[in-house]
Amino acid sequence: MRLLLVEDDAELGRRLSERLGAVGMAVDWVQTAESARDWPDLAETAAVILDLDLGLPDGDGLDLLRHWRASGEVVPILILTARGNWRDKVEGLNSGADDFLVKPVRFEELLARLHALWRRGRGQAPATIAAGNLALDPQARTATLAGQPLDLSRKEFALLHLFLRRPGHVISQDMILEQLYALEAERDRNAVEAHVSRLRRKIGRDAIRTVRGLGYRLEV
Amino acid sequence: MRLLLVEDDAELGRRLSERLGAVGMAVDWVQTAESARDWPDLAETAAVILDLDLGLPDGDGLDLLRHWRASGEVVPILILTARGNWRDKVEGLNSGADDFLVKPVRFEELLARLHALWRRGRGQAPATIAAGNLALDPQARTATLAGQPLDLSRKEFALLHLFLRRPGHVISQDMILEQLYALEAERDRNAVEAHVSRLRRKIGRDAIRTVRGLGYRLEV
DNA sequence: GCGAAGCTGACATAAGCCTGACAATCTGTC
DNA sequence: GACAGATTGTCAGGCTTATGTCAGCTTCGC
Repeated sequence: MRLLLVEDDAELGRRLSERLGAVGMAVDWVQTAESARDWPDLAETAAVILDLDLGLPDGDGLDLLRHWRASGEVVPILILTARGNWRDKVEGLNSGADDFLVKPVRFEELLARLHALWRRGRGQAPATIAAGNLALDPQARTATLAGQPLDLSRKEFALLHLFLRRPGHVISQDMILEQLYALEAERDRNAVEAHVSRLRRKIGRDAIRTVRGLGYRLEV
Repeated sequence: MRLLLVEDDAELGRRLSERLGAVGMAVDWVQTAESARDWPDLAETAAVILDLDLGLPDGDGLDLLRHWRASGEVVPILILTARGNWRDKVEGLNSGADDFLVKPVRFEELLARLHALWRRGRGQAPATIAAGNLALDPQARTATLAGQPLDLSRKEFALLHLFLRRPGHVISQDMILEQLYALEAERDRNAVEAHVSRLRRKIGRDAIRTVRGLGYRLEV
């Protein structure tokens, strides 16, 4: 279970990473909204812990949250707020947060909530997501086609992961760009086409259906 | 949005049902664990609000929660606990609750959390519009005829969407032009006729009835 | 049976997409 | 740190598809 922790408070950040690490979680810890916004591996992140009380010049936690949701990011997000700051909580939940916790954080509760989020994301199911004859395990970073292991590059894996989270749904090229590249310099849409092409070569030409002018869809 | 409220406290139950009802939700309120356990319409319930402090002879809230989850019930469940009863929260989340709220309940927060739960749940149960043997899911951008997936171009999809929003109503050519072309330069009405023709080929000639001089109507 | 309205097959065209090839970049290994 | 191999971005040319237009036909109401 890989987490992104967005926490500006050095003391709290260190303590949380340590304890989460101790129970076997992989924690990426960033201390600014900017580095969080540009975080490249959200597709491989099981959940985000986001401190709303970020006192930073480059945008606060709520902005970050809205940005992610606006760009179609579906990773579960748990927000932290100071006690009594209930307006922020409501605002946060309305902006797409999945859960919140009031500081001071009680570690057992944080753990329980993370597990709940994670189970929910997986639909109570085991750690793999599957559709049709495709299956993917984000934790193990493995994927199979009809039981046979697939050899996928990082981008291909991220792309397949993205598709598998919404099988049957149209995923736009812009969404793919956002997901694969965060906010890095602009990328050509042709790059997306190239990746789709390469992925198709591996999972079957017809597995990914083109929807002209809109994007792609994983056929189930 | 239809809710099941499991609350033994008459005062709190009444207040919550009233306020939830006032914002347009359909609330079913039960006061015992037994009637909740036997509740027949969970499949049509958008979320359950469950008071964990049920002081009843026939089982407490946690038992109920575990019972539902054990029997595969997936409805989102939000639990209520007394302040400071954090052991129950952890227990509840570990038993499959999706969220919790500490009493006293702040109504705006409850609303926000319900909406968050609902949005989340929608990811799995897509909102489709249907009429007759036609169905369409705007989110997934899919459409089916008698269960069979339809292969529609962008304009055809938009057209069918337009019809399905007002089945049985006459849609004028001007209305279609407006919808399909937004602010672009004006288009020939013949373009509309061509699109209708193409759509008819795919969903059946008789599905769309021509109303001379007025427009078209989707037959249901 | 006449005219207007609507239908539809055929076609042109352009937008959108695909993919092989290559260069740049990254990654891991010795 | 240098190298090999894998990965990824870019380009170009070719291919497919969507869609507007036209022309001739059908249908409808009177």
